[in-house]
Amino acid sequence: MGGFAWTEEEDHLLKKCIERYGDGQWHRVPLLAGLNRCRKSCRLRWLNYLHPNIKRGNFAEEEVQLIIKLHKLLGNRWSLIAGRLPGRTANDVKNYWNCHLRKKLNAQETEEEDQNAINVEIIRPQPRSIATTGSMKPRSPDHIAPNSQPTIEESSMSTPFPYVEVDQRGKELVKADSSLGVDEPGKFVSDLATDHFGQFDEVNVLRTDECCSKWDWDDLISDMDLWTDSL
DNA sequence: AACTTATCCAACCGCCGCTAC
DNA sequence: AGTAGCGGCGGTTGGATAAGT
Repeated sequence: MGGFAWTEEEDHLLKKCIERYGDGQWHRVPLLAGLNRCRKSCRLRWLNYLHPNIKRGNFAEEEVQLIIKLHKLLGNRWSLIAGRLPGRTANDVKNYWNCHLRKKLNAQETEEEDQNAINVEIIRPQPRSIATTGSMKPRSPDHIAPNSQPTIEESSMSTPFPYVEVDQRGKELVKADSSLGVDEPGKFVSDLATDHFGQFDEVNVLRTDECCSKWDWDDLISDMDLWTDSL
């Protein structure tokens, strides 16, 4: 660690300060609490450690599955992912991903790549036929290498997230892709987390950006809207 | 028991977007 | 329009601890 660990007394001072003044004005917290810490340290300590709604302990299987799915949808947007996991912080999710899931998934991908390499070998076209036909047909999904660049057709998808597309009514759908592990391709993105946790009780929900506001898929949807509007 | 290596996770850093002036 | 201040985010670091030799 670059700095120094928080003492019990510092935690107590910070807690008292937040309880008294709220957590809105982090630039004032060090002064109000009498702490020799910067605003960012205070905020982080509160959000990641002292907040009463923080859930401790191991991640449940359904939480892990949801993290994997959301990471495929959103990438490294930990705060968004954590916002969908009640009681978990962005730091928790990020650490869990880096320690547990990245290696696991990398191993899986390597295995799949090896398998794909074998498949590519089997279906590799004869050079002579390519030279003579010259026609460019859309690639079959089965034949796309994992890290290949998308064709123009593929790259014109309507969202920044490779596994999300938008239907005619503007609703976000999970694309048909077995690697995502979604049972029902075409399912609305907003239904994904509900499958795991149902509707949350507001009291038990922690969002990392506001700490205690309600769990809400609208944030995710509006993020996607912003992206689609910009096209 | 002593040492080395791997893993976990709290904390920091730098950057970005937003807002007020 | 430019800029300073702030909150927030993701990437990274490094100390503590567990596991292995």
